Amino acid sequence: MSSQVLSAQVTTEPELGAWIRFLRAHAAVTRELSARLEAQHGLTLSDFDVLVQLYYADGRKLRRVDLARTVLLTASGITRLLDGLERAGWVAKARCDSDARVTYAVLTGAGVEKFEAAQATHRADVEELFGSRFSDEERGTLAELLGRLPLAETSPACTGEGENA
Amino acid sequence: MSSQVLSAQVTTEPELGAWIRFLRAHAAVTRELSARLEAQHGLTLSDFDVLVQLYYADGRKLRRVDLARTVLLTASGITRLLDGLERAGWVAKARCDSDARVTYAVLTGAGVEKFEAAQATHRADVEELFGSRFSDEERGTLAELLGRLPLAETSPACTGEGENA
DNA sequence: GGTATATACTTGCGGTGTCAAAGATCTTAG
DNA sequence: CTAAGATCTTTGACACCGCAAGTATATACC
Repeated sequence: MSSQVLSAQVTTEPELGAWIRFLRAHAAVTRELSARLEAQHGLTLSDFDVLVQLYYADGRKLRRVDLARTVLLTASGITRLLDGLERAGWVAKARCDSDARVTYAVLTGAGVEKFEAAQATHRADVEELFGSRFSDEERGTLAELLGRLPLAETSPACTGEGENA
Repeated sequence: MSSQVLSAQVTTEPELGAWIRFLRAHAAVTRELSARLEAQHGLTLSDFDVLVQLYYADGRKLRRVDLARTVLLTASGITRLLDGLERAGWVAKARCDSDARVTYAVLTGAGVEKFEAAQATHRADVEELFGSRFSDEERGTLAELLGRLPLAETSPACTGEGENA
């Protein structure tokens, strides 16, 4: 192959350097990663993200609002995403006795299997395209630095606890 | 345990920690940033990205393929994006004498003005939401670490020179 | 020249995600 | 109780972008 590519031309601007790299890195890595996830398991990155959250959630269910907030999608985004997972039979709806407005998203048995099947290869892919580029220490640094970025401004209301029935 | 907001619940998994943070940070920052860019200048992040590249390019023009590679969009993505910029009068097409297949994207006078107008506020926004979170040194570290990620696998072909009229 | 292959660009189609608006339910104040 | 407002969810309209396929041009080899 030829030496360097034009793609390396991130040097347009000094101040935005890190930001541009951030954008490009995200575009490149997620493109490849989601292509693999789609090909191997028929899942979107967001789909997977939602499955992870549900899998590790208490009772394997979560309110849709909370899901939206942690995965950083809008409410309508979550509705449509879950639509797909529900059609596939991996997630089901559950009503909440104490509050008729809320609907839970519950991981079904099939959903658990699906996640466990997808998990391994996806984890390996992330490791290959992302993690393996860094030492453990660097990984920590990266996580710490990225963790400083604002996650969401939306009024937290900071409740945190929604008790179920 | 409710103290922290749910949004902070990135701790689902140890190994994917950095990756998840990366995803979330990107989603949150770009969402806010593109909202502002849209509100203030009617531009997309990708639009702006393209304008930057053209602005600093030699002769303020670039082949569409090259543009696609540096901005990390597919060929069709670039076509549609430039469609918009052309309709707005900020970018124009230019033919290439030496190769009839290629079309250049050229920044027009209006495009230059548009970019210079947008640049200031956008740069400030990036600084506020991204840059200001880090010291100069950290910014460098971040840029270096992110720079290790694969940008694109697509065959380079590495031509680089297309002469104009 | 003629044919095959690679490259540049466009177009149709579909998926994903946002915003704005609407519907349903809960909460609070008078 | 009732009205006002907040919260949870869904739906419609729309933007963005990738993939696959198609067209046009260029290059290489016979």
